[in-house]
Amino acid sequence: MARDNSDIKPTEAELTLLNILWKLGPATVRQVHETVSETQKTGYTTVLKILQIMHEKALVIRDESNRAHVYAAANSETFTQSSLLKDLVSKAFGGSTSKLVMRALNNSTSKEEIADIRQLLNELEEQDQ
Amino acid sequence: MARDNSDIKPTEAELTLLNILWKLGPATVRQVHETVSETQKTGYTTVLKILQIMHEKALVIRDESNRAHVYAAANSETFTQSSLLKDLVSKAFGGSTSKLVMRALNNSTSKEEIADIRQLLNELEEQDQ
DNA sequence: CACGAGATACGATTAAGTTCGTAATATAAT
DNA sequence: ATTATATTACGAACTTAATCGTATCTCGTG
Repeated sequence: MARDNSDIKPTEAELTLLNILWKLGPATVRQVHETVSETQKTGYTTVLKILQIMHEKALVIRDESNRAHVYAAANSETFTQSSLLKDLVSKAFGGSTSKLVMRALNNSTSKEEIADIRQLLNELEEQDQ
Repeated sequence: MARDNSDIKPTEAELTLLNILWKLGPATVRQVHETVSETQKTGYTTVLKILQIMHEKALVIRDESNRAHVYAAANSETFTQSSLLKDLVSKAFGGSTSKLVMRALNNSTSKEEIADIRQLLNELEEQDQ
């Protein structure tokens, strides 16, 4: 079962950097390292190495036209979130998205969030028809 | 930041065995191996070893009173699902459960599932008051 | 043109996860 | 009791992930 470029699951460290790239947009290693350093202490070359590996895996794209390469996430945040959810649904919820949703709702949700979700349900049901 | 017995995240192979234990209830290595073999080919001692490691991590409990030890999941399926969801929410959804829920709903949900979820929302809102 | 700052590339190390072969042990059968 | 069988225990091999030190390269500035 070969995996195309889209279904590679980022590791934990990779996901950390992806979150930064989604926030910053295309960025140099230095920028990413500065941002990651706000919350954890990680060496510059560690960030560089992980970005290089992510490039090999096609998790990021890289603009090499300048001396300081510019990295950007290859897939959107939305797409990656969906991939991670599909993975979790299949591995821990027997393939049932609604089971996952219900478990998540039971965990913690404020009134406002419930309202937002109900709104989304309405929209989904309309589209469905 | 020490981690008590409850916040250990099972690995992929461990989660596979946990799913089996939740389905079977307390079971011997042989039983677990037979079940896992229905869908993948894995050596008996591999299953044994993973269960032993899970025992060290307190992911399973073990009854050694008989020669063939009997293993059982240490935490309920529900509890583990919640843990995994919290982990994903914090790592890929900026801590927002409702964002995760909405992303999941956009992925795939049938009419019946939408109805079930709406029902749950009603119950949650009532409890809240 | 030489030098130094800042960048990438490379390789080593450590830890965790996965797999399985072999040894040791305990139980059941002859 | 001896043998066969089923089980656990142990440890080696291989892989992936994460981290970082050092080497190398590039380019602007004196």
